[in-house]
Amino acid sequence: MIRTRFAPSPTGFLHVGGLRTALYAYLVAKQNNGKFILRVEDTDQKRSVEGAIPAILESLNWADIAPDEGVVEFENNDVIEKGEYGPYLQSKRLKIYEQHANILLEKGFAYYCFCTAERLEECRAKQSAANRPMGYDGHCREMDVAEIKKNLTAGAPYTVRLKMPKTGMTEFNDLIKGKVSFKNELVDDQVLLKTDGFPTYHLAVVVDDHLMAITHVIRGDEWLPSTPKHIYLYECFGWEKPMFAHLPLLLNANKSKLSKRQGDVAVGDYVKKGYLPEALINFVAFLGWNPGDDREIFSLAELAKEFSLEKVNKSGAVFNLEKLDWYNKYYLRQLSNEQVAELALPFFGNKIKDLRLKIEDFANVIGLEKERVTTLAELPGAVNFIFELPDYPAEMLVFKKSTTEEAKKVLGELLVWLEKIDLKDKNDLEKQVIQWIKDNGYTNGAVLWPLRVALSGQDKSPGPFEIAVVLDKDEVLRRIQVALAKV
RNA sequence: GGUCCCAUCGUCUAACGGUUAGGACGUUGCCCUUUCAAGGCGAAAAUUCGGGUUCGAUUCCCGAUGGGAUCACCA
Repeated sequence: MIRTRFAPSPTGFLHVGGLRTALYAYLVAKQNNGKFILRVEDTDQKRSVEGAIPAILESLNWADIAPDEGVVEFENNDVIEKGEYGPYLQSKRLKIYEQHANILLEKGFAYYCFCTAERLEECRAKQSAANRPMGYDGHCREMDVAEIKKNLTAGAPYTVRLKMPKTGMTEFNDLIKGKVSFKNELVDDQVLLKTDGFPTYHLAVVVDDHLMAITHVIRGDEWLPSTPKHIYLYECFGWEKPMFAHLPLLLNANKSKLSKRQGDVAVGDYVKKGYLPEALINFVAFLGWNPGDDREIFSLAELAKEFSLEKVNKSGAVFNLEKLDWYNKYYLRQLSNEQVAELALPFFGNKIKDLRLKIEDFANVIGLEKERVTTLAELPGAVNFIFELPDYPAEMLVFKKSTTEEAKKVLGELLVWLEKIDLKDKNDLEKQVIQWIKDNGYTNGAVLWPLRVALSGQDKSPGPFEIAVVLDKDEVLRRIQVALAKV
């Protein structure tokens, strides 16, 4: 059974890069009928941020890639865990890490290190100044048993370090990068257990991924250089290794690692801006992956069917908002007026309630602009002319090369005529207007320009029939009168 | 600086030795059209550079260059 996990540290909101990592892990699990697990890596108390766990969960839920197992919900200020392999919060697993560190110590794969932070600092400074490779100098690596005992009984603070072999190579086959190899002697003796008894990432991931029966470790590229440490750890414990897949990074326009400084990076930012989950997911999935043909539109289910890690690109991808906009417009157009209205409601604040507008009527209003905007957040502004006619200049009523006289004439005729007919059905109205144009000796629809502006007060807007049908008949006539007075 | 990874239009990418180097976003021209949007049809736009290997390299090898990641008792 395939088991994948997403393992964020609760240091803030879910990053779009994290969303993609989570998505890929989710897809790999789903397409094999496996499980997608959420584990929280909160082993650094200093960096933990309150509210981060619910925020991450909320983003995952919004994107419809909620975990099957692990930390699945957050209620009453506490996490709700689900699954056989818990706890899924690393801060609740301290004992487990300590036991495993001890195993390593006993077997001689790790050692106590009593070096102070200051000594390490100095050491690094010297290496840096001498332009030498940085890393632990092995000061405590071969300390004799008596001295270790002495330090321990004296209560000296210590860390536990991995005793990396000084010879050989560590090779592994990354599902995305292919064969990768490192010289062991260049791999640092990583701290596994900190002085406060908490594990570092390196010990915790390996122990947890094994104990939680994770089959595919899917994570960001930034972990590639520390993977040999993890591989070695698996070997020390005599455990079967999972498959590794290191995803290329998401980049800023200038190709640097995607950062907050250069735009929005939190999933929540895109929710607030009115992007649809289908759009963000589709977009982010295609940053580094494609089905191998020309198709661009993929639902979550379709992605789950066709996605494969082997086809993920090796190089980073620029997070290009224009393409996201295109996806969002596309998905917006696919939804019904009612669906968009429902999604757009929060962006209107109390306005719709205050106006006592019925939801069907609101949906009709939304229908006017849903295919013209790129995000939900633009809807209130786009649709505002329905609720209040903007103050527009009289010249706007005059179409291109025609004259004010002509505009006045058409509006006058239209006013008289519209009073007599029913303005309920758009298609019916359109038919009648076309007939009216012919009957009155006009040659084309351009004569309707003044009408459209009279109703919308805008240079660019939906067509006059669409607007007329949404507005009350009285309001239609009133707006024409206002325009007539202006011109 | 050490180590590792990467390199096709501006951007996301396809082409697993032989293609007029394909698609999408964006840009742009035209059509449709009452404006806008959508849609339709076009255009401009790329193999980082050198060496090999081969009858033939975007593709395989080497080197250079460039970019990125990482070198914490952070993840």
